[in-house]
Amino acid sequence: MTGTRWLSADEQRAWRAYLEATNLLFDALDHQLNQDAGMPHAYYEILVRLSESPSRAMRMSELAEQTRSSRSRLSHAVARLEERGWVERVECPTDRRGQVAHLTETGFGVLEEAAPAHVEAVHTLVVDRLTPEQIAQLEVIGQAILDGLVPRCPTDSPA
Amino acid sequence: MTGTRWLSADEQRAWRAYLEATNLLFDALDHQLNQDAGMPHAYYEILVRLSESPSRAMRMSELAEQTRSSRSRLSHAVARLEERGWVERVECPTDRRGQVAHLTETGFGVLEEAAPAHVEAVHTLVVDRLTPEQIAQLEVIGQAILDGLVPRCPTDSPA
DNA sequence: TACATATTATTGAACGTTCAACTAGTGGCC
DNA sequence: GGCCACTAGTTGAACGTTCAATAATATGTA
Repeated sequence: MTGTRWLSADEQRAWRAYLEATNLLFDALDHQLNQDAGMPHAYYEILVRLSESPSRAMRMSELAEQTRSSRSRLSHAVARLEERGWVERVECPTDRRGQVAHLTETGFGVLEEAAPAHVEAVHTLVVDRLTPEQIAQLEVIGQAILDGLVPRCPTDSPA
Repeated sequence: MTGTRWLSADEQRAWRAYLEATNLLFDALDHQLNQDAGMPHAYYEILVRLSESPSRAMRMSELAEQTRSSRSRLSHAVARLEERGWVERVECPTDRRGQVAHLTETGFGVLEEAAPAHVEAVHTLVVDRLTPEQIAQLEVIGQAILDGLVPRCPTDSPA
């Protein structure tokens, strides 16, 4: 089995730069959110998705898909968010197996308070450091990688 | 302070594509490594760094820096790796506070077995999906973000 | 109807990371 | 020497995620 396709020098440099930068960046953002809002980034994303729904509510399965997280993870996360009073779970009227996660007024307030500092962090750590061309490139690259990972959803809301 | 700098539509699309793609990608790579080699990506990186050192050994602090991980995290990780017999810790001869992590023969063998599948995954999920230009762009972008995160002066803490 | 199968969501244990102490050794300084 | 600040590394508790197992309901099919 001599057929391993190793990375070229260029590829390895790029891969490591991407890996390192992203690890540090995500750590920094997680840290910022934890300090300023007392929640990890994954929880922030849950609140964001809920807030963007017209009813500020969503089926657990739908929410799991949108946040690209496993059902188990979402269950645990929503349980924590419910303890804090930021989210409520109610039974789904059309499917008795289902649950609907609903962003509370408190939860919405927390998100409104957390958002500015977080967006500012994304700005200074990412947007401000790249040219508009590089930002466009990042989107294309991200989409290309995404296409290799997500088995082609027909109506994927771009958000 | 009234003026939150929100993201433009372009910026938001790019940021979300990058975020989603990276989250899914890292999950996929972690999963692959766990399945095939029984270790998370962070442990793989520790083994890689050690293997690249001429003596296959490194001071804990140096290893923490290279893997961009906290000392605590590295301590825990190396403790687990030691339990498996992949790494050994020996006292540092020049500094009695210090410890030197040393990759064992077993650990090197595990890495040699794990590497091909992992590199292949990086290839199919990233390299194969991007043009050479995009790979070059990714390196430049990664470096730009990295430069904003890695403090150049030791006494530099950008809250 | 009855049955098998698929889907929805949760649970608890195991694992890795974070955070805040903490121990122990180093180095500078008077 | 004695003191003080700094550095190296570890520890345990708390937290979030993963994994496998589970209960409850829905759906398709004979």
